[in-house]
Amino acid sequence: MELATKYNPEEVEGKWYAYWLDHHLFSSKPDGREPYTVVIPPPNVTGVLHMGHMLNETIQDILVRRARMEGKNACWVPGTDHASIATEAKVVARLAAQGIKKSDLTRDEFLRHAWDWTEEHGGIILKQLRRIGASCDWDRTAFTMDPVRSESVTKVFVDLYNKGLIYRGVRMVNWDPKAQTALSDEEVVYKEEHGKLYYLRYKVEGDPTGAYAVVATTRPETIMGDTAMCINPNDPKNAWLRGKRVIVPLVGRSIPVIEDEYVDVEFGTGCLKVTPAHDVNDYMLGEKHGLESIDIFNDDGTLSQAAGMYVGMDRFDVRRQIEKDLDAAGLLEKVEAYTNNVGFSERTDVPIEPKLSMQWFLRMQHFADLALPPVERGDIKFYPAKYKNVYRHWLENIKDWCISRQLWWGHRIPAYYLPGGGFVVAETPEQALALAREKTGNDALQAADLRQEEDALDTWFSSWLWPISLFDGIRRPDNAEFHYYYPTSDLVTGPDIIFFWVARMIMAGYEYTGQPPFRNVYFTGIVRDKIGRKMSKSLGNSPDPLDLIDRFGADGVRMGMMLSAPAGNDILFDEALCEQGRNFCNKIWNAFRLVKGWQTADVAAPATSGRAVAWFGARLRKSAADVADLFSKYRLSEALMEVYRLFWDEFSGWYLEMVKPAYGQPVDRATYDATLRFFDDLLHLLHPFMPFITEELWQHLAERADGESLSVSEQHIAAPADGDEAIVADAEHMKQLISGVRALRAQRGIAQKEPLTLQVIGHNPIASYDGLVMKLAGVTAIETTDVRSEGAAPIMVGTTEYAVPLGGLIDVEAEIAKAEAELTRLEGFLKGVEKKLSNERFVANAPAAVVETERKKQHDARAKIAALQETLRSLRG
RNA sequence: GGGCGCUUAGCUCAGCUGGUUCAGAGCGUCUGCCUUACAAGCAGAGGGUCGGGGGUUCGAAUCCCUCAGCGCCCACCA
Repeated sequence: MELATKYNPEEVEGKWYAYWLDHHLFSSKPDGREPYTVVIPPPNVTGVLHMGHMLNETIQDILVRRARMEGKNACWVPGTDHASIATEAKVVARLAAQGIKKSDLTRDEFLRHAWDWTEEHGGIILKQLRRIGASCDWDRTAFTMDPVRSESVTKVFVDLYNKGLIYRGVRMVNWDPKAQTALSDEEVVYKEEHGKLYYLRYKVEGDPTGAYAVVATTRPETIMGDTAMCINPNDPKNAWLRGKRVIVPLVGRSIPVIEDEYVDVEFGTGCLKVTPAHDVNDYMLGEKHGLESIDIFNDDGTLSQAAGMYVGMDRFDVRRQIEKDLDAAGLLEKVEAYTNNVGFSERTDVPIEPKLSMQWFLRMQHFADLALPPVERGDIKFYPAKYKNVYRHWLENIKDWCISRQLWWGHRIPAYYLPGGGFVVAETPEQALALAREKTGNDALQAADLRQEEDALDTWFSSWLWPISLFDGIRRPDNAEFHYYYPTSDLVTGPDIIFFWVARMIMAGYEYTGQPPFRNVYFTGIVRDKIGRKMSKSLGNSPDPLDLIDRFGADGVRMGMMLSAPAGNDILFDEALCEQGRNFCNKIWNAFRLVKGWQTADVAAPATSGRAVAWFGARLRKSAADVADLFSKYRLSEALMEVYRLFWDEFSGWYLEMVKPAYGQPVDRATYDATLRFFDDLLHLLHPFMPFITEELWQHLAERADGESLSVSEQHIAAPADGDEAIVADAEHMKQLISGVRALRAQRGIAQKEPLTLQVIGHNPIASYDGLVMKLAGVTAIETTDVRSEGAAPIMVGTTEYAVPLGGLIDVEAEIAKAEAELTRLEGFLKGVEKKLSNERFVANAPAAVVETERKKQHDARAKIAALQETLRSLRG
């Protein structure tokens, strides 16, 4: 078999993904094994893969593949989200491009277009996930608006309504004038805006002197909705306005001056204009003082008839125009630059308009009470744990959730209005009719008499059921799959949706199953570019994951992502990391080429190979244990780094060089077999991170029956054994010695081929490694002597002195300088140690083990110093 | 305005409840090598008073206080 000198991902990736699918290796059925379940955070159905997905899905795949190789029944359920507002916005935009207005269509017509769009663009992202190697159980692919999920949503709505947790009412909500729907508080993002503060003159009614009050406002366009002016009763400077009425500028309407301590005396002039229909605080004031409320805006943010002026103009055009008009009328005192926070719609990025409207709400206190304790107790763990604080704070300040949206794309609210007023809530129109007849006592009532609520539900009202509804646990809570797979194991998601999704899933989990929806939550960071900027289309700093895969291979990109992704920290993505990943693939590939190129023969194993095998076995067991520990802490980057170093440095750099036969020579069978076993173990450790190349090489490693796969092959690396630590320590000593000899060669320009002799001064602590030292350091003889011979360069390893006789080559001055520098360092070190030991309080207070360590340091340092002094004496002749 | 977190080598980070010769890793840099697996490689080397200041302690990168800088979350002063 001929293998290229470089790994070619293209030839490998598609082949193995197809193989995995053909043999249904990722599909899961309940069985006697322990389940390991992950549900994908469903990407928007019409979305395309970006770097954030790449990171998130890679992490999930690593966890899932690792669990699968641990012998668990791993089940990773994929799916997509209908993304109500985002998708509807896209469909509206497409229709607009075709000259079709949403308002010209019926609900059914619009939904047909939306489904068309979903079918055209939907699921692309799921296909893309295959490119990165995601080992999802595709047979379980779900959609938040498929029949099972939709029925679950309806059932839950009805249930919560019947429990009295859902109510309908007129409230001040966040209105998105572009999407023309209400939003939840979580869908509003506040941004700092550099705007203006306008000082307007409100003339006092009936005052002959023309006295006026000045009101500072950021929104002069709302004066048409003013129904009062408010001052603080404790504000002496405005006390003269008490009980008066003032005239709204331009509008000419007379409004009362009211008093409320809510007003900040220090802000502006201490006079506040009150517009109950368009400001949350003003709304509260209005309620309290029984003020009239004038809604001056249409749903699209233009001025309504009620405004009486500027009718039909956009709110921001009005702001510019009214400034001019006020100024012209002499009613504008001044304008100042002003910076304040303005709420924007997360989806459409337009400023939110507070608006009084009839909406459906979910009472949240009940759910907060359910969802806080399990996280506080640790029944659900967050990684990193700092998000517990964020979570707690939100739950402790919970507000009711506005769940209705004035959208068509989504789950239509199952409320049915009765002809004579009132409504019923039911899972089906038939049930609604029955209920309606019961409620009204009118048996003649027909289905056509009922009018279903037009509003749809917030997307997250379906997502919050996802871990349950994926296993049909809402409709059929007793089904076997649900019992087996739920609660799920790990959730991997971004901290930006901790409230939207994570918290609400926990709420629904406890409400409907009495159990957590998952045991652990791994919060990823945000993917940024290498100088820390968020990735965005406008900056053009967001690479296309598929393009990266084309260039570096899926394994290379996965590794590049993981190398830069400590849990919870933002990740600064740099292509160079993918390059490193690609290089690592190549390293693995070439190590394999080397081993597979060896001829075997029935010869005895050299002693060096026996030592090497014993050492690497110990080293491998240690790393495997470390990796397991890191996985248990979700420190995946570090786990990967551990495996990376194990493969590159320990296995390729040291082990293979130890057992490598001389050119043209065969290798003995025992060593060869051991090496293949090691390779197999290493592929197991690597596979969760780099599934493609490892599967390819695993299949080359031995004869495999069709259907066999590394991805479902259990890892069997033993736990560290008793003598392992000593073996590893001795080998470290050996490596330092070899490096010392190599350094000597590098400094002196002595070629590797040039044979050298090595002296051990005094006792040889690692005599059994002599053969390996000779092989790897290019040493032909190792002799133990009591004194270093003249003209030999010293090498110190631990407390043992070695020397390499160099004949006339030695640079005595340089050796002396080096030895002196080391001596100075050691003497300083010893001084510090001895100072500690001579400190009675240290000896008295420090634990015995620590004191013992210090004594050992002292002893070792003295020994080294003695050896160095001896060296210096002989160097100086 | 509140809350949380961060600051360790040129870059990205690890260093857990103070003490294991503790100041580390990867990448980058420098020097030398086309050595018969791999130049996407091999060998070697340099690089930090652990953000500043103060304190607790026998002992501080690690605990406390404070200052500076950065980041995130929450918050209706118009």
